[in-house]
Amino acid sequence: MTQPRKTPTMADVARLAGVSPMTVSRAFKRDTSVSEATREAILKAAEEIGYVFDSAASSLRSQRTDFVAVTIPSINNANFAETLRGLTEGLKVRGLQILLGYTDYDIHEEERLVEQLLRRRPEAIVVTGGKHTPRTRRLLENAGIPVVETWDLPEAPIGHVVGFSNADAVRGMVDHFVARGLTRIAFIGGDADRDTRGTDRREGFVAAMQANGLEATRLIAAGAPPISMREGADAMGRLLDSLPDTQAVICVSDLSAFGALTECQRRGVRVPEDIWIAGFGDYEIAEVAVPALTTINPFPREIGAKAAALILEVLDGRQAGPVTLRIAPELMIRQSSR
Amino acid sequence: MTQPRKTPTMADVARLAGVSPMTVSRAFKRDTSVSEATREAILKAAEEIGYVFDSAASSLRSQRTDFVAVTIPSINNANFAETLRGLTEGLKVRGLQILLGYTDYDIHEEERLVEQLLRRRPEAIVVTGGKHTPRTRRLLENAGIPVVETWDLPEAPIGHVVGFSNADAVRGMVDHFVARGLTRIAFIGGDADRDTRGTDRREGFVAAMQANGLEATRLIAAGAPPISMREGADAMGRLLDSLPDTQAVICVSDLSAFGALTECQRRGVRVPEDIWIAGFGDYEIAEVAVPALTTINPFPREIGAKAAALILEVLDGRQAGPVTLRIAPELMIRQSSR
DNA sequence: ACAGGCGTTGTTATCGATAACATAAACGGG
DNA sequence: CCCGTTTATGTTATCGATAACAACGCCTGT
Repeated sequence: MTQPRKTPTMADVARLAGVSPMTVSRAFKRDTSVSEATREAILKAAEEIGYVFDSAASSLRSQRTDFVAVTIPSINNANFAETLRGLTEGLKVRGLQILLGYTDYDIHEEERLVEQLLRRRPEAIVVTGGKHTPRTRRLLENAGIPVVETWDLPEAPIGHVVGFSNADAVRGMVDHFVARGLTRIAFIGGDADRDTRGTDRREGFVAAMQANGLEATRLIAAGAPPISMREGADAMGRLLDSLPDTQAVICVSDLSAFGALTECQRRGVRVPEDIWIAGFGDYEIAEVAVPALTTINPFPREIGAKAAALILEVLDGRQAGPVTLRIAPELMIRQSSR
Repeated sequence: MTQPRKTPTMADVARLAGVSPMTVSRAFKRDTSVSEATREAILKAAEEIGYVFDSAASSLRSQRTDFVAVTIPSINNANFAETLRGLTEGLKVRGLQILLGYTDYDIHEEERLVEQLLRRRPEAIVVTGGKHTPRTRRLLENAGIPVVETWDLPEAPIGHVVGFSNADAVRGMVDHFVARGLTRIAFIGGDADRDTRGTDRREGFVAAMQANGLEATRLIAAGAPPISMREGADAMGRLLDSLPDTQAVICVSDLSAFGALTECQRRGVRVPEDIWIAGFGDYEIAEVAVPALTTINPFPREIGAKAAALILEVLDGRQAGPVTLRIAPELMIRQSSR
């Protein structure tokens, strides 16, 4: 009845089951040759003494950690959460576990994080975005594992890419608005370049406006990225105060777009009769809001699923060279812009 | 210029820096006696050959992984994300990294997850909720590490607790509504007992209604937990169709409450003039929505921060017995209920 | 009856960092 | 100037699982 002081090891299980430690090791793996009877006896013995497999030892010897490292800007974001879900689902069929870290939209934090994560010797690493510090880039290049950049189309990819052009996606939105006859279009985004996808979207907006021969001067900055609903509402307030003749506003995300919508509701400004509003991300709120928000669906789940599938192909040697998978974001026209 | 085939180890760094591997090991730790000159030389050598510390080997020998395991029901949830942030911030000062898993609100998935996580030999484990399978309970009890249950007040805690009573919190809301003279109050929640916190809230609602001598019959079930904005809207539609004299509705979360609000907007039902709506969680949307939603703030960030602080105390031996820290959720009365 | 093959189990050495112990060098106080 | 103390570094053995290799028994086909 005396509980052994130390955590039991495979050797303890082996002794109880009357086999060698190696056989115990095999019993804990799939696709190994252990007779069904032995395996059951071993698992029963393990359960009895409360043995829990030690991955640290296993990893050291086998040089396999079954980790895939993932960095995302923020956990509290439905889009990245979906990407993560796609990754998790895709990787768990192979027993690969996700080692997650978040960067708070800061590439220097990303550098620290990537180094931390690489110490755990992941089998592959997925990063969000295509802009990194030089050192991050070097670390990733020398890691000797598959690297996947997502949510962007970097000019000089480190390895694989599953993403889309944020600038082009917003361009599509602007073109659509212009085709419907609008000219005085504004953009609400963050006030810094921390969120590189947000910056790309703003630049896409400016480029698209100029390409259409329109002024891209209605740019409202609304706090540190990622901007919140509240900040979207504040920005909308300032826009309505300073440029009341604005016909449409494109927001860097659905959250700020919803905030902007609520500000209109508080002021009695009618959407879409008085002003159109569009967001980015196709969050649930865009569909449910009254009026429903026009937005862009970047298929976040698919990004994760494709990244996972790609990683498995590369690890299996079924894919040699670096791959770039393009996602085609979809324009979702809803009541807030018609 | 020939890149060595294999990943460099401390021995390689040691050779280049002209010291023993042990000294390299010390140079990578804090609070160890290595002269500043040697440390710099070692770090320089490490950088030069692209050495990356191998935590698997370190963990095996030192029996310290610097992991804290955390299970949450879903990543795509602002409340749990806040708890996670509190944990991360609190733990990273000690170099503890979070090993995250999500259960999808399923205690059997939680069992698999807990076993997976324990294999990585975390220094402590934080689980969401106080209801587990017997095996999960046994695994946690025998893990030999600090266990913290959160977001609940279990009757028989496994170890430490940082949480609150979901039932009591909703009771406070019901009492408030009754004190304002309402009697026909409904509850919108999920249609299964998967989300145990949701179930506790519904039971708290029923108990509070009965304690006030009122019928607790207006219970609308709206899909598998966690219920979405869309499902909240559907549920509200059914409530308005079947029980149009309902005076107030309490929703299991702010997301479903917001969905319910939008359904009212679509139907021209005025909030709060025709019906009151309340949610749970104090998500950002509750404050920004028009009208702003009455809700309950469970201080999710604080839950994480306190759990982190508690873990550090226990690991440092500054706290011996099991501790239960109660959080007092705050009723936030807003425009949707007055 | 026997060679060859397959499935099952055992033996030995090893993955890479570091705890524990040992030692050499620097320091400091009387 | 000497000895006790601190600081900096080296040596050896080890954490626990498993890769690589070996061996044993059983089956099958000729």
